[in-house]
Amino acid sequence: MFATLDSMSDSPAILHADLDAFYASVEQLLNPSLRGKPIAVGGGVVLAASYEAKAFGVRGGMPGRQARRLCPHLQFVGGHFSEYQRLGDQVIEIVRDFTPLIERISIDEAFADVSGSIHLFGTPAAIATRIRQRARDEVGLAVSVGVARTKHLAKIASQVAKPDGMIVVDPSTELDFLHPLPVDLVWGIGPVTRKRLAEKGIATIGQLAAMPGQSLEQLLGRAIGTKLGELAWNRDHRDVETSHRAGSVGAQSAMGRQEASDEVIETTLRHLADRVATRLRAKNKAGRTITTRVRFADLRAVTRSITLPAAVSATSILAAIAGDLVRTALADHPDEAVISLLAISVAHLEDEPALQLELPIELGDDERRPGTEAGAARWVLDKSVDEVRQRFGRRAVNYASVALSGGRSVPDAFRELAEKD
DNA sequence: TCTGGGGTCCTAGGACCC
DNA sequence: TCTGGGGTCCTAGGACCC
Repeated sequence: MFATLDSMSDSPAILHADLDAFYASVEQLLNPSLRGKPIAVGGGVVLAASYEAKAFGVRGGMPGRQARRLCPHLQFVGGHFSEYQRLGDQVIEIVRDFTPLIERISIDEAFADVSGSIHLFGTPAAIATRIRQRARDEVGLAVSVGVARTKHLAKIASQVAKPDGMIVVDPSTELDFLHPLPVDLVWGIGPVTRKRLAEKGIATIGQLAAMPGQSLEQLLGRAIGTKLGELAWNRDHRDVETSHRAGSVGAQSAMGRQEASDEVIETTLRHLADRVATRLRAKNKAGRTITTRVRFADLRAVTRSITLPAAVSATSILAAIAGDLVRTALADHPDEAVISLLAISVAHLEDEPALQLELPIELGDDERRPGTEAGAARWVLDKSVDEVRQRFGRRAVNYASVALSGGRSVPDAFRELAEKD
């Protein structure tokens, strides 16, 4: 309805491709008996819901119990996680047949700049149509596509086009398209901001655009206010970025409700430090800022962080520092005896030199002092463990205390999927 | 019978340097 | 002795995205 293709030719053409209800659609693809039925991937929490389930109000991130209440016939299925990666990659490769300028933002979503592809493949609308058709024919999945002059508009268009649709926003009708839409389609407006705007009587992007920039900044802060103002006025100048370097690497573990005992903390941190440090070493990275997060029984969370003079990537050193930080956080909250989550994140990443010399820090024993022989030995041990795991699988070697006993609600396979770059 | 796991970016105060 | 301002880094918290 917004497609008048002629005026598109001189403008940049950005395409946003987004697979519909991705995990759930893959499950229905793999198992035809699930097609047309309300299903959810996950268990304790809904990772993805089919459109049939969404019709009942089931949403991603929702507790499984609530989802079942909304949709009594909801069928929970375990995830075929390696298939998600494979099929997601396959669709991206189809897009890549039309342009190398691709910015993949998640397993099931990517921007593509097709401005330079028009003389080869036809109008952006024609390209989008072929991508959708090929994804359907060759992979068996529905992908919704938005096409516009900017990333922001292309992304909004693909959301509006769902399910299994496509919208091309002609440059001459951009504001007509944008302004009647609800504010939460704007990238960066979540539940909190939506509510704050609603209290001011602002529900549509047009109303947002009509708001004086000053009061917008007053309401939401300088950067957010400015950014949202620009997006509402359709002034988005971001390019498609084909490479992204990671700014941080982290891992977390939700643990239900557990007493904050030394044993629980040490075991969990050891496990998390192992995951994070292994991934850092695989990227040949090390990081200077270590952040831990402790969530209490009532889901309030606190963080403690430290920035070191040199970057670390050895498992035992990371675990030791994280332990100190978590103990600091707990000491600051002496009334909290029960915790529900621990997390470790490493930022300020640097390329790791071939031979690692980690910093000497003020810690008790030699093993925790990376500048020492013992510290170097730990790092060498870590590297050899990495190599054995590479050859024989993740389970081949475990640090003695790493094996966690309690059942976790999300399969390890999903974690490994989330770790993929 | 309360919510998983991976991230990014922004804000604000304080320390510190020039 | 008193008075100023700018820039950068660090830490803690929070909103948001997929």
